[in-house]
Amino acid sequence: MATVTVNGVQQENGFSTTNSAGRMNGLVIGQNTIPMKDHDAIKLFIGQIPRNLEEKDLKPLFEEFGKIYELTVLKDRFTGMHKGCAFLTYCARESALKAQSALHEQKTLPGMNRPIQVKPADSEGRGEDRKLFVGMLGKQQSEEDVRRLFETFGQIEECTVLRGPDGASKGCAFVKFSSHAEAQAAINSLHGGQTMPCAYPQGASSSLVVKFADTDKERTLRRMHQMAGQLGIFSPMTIQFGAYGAYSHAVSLGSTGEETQMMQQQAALMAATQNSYLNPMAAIAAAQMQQMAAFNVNGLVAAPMTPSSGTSTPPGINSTAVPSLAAPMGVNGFASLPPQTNGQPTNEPIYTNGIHPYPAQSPTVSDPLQQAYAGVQHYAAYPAAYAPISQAFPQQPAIIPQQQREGPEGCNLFIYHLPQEFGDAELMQMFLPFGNVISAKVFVDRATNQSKCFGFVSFDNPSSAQAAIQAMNGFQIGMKRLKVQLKRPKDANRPY
DNA sequence: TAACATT
Repeated sequence: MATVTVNGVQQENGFSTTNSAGRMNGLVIGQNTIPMKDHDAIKLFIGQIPRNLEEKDLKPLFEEFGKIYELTVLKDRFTGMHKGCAFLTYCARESALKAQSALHEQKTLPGMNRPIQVKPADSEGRGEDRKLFVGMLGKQQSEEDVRRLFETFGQIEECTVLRGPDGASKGCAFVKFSSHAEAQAAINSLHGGQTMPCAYPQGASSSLVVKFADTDKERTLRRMHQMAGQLGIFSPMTIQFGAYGAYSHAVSLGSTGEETQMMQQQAALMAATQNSYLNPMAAIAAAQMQQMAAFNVNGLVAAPMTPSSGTSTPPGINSTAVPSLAAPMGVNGFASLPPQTNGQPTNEPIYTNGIHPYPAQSPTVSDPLQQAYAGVQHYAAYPAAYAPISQAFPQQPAIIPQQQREGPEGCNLFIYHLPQEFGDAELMQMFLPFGNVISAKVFVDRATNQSKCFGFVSFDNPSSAQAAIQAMNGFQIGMKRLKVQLKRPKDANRPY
């Protein structure tokens, strides 16, 4: 009697199961075969497929390697647009492995300029503790070169050199081993070592970076570090960020690589990506990384609210989990912010890229990191919840009078050099930490509907406005620095 | 580079 797993539940049953190599791949009941997959089946990510190919067109290509359990072309959640990639699960694990070795990077489908990608989806292979980030490679080192460099340490499941749109190497790669131990061995032997001599014919060389690839969580956290570091508003954090800045080159390299990979095609990470855009702090950090071209404002407002970690405070709920931040916020939105109140340097310039010039100091605060994250998410979650979707969340407290435009004198800011992608909601999110935002308005070209890259933010009190100027003027986003000034009073520049 | 509550 066969034991069959259906929906994760092991069952004894009397039905026969088809098999080719002693493996089950279908449950036969009468004339019908209910597709079954191996319990160790691998979900494959298929990339670089032409957007005109649907499931039915792709099926023949992949059926060659075995019975398909599930094949799904990824579509944009809102537009339904084909994303050029798919998930494929064979009934048999073996088929997936065969398809991967036969197809991955082996052929280029019509109309594509890169070879097809066939590899385990990122959702597979639990735990990223066997995936390595490799930095400081030579630009001309290929996947094959990297593979050769790492293959002595174990079985390589995946090896990808990160490339720009033009196909040029970014000088870094991901290498996934079949086990943590193998990955660790590679780190031990290769990290800090010299790159292959051929990479630097002139004798120049630089030491190889080999580290575990960041997990999604780490990526998100790092964005928050950068964001908060730039804001310079979480005073206990300034110290911590100094230490973090020491992470330096290897980390920023890693970040770039992962961002790139994500934007390119890692559909399995799309959910995480969209989360980061749901979270304005992460979104702004993402802007910092010059990924704003992909900013999806529709996604921001229309997607279901999904906190990027379990610690966020639900919108509109006064958090007691973060008293140090939540309590003062009721006063002017950010009591710890105003200058000259906390003994910290107040005029320090805003440093970009999360690298703070102050040396690392002993982190004496009990756990400022967690507090600040909680705080960040508190601010972050709130504004994302209303904006144009107040209809979608009718239970939201209607705090935002959309009509009310201008605050009292000294409360209105003019903001220039906004990222093109920023709308009212993002502008609001960016300034909410400094107080009660009465209105946030990005100016839009009426012909093109494009942002004019400037806007206004009004607070209900002048000190919030001053705090915002202090923190946000000069704040770098992408290649630009925000200009944040008091709006000119209406009667300014009038001769009399 | 310019740019300050619009149609």
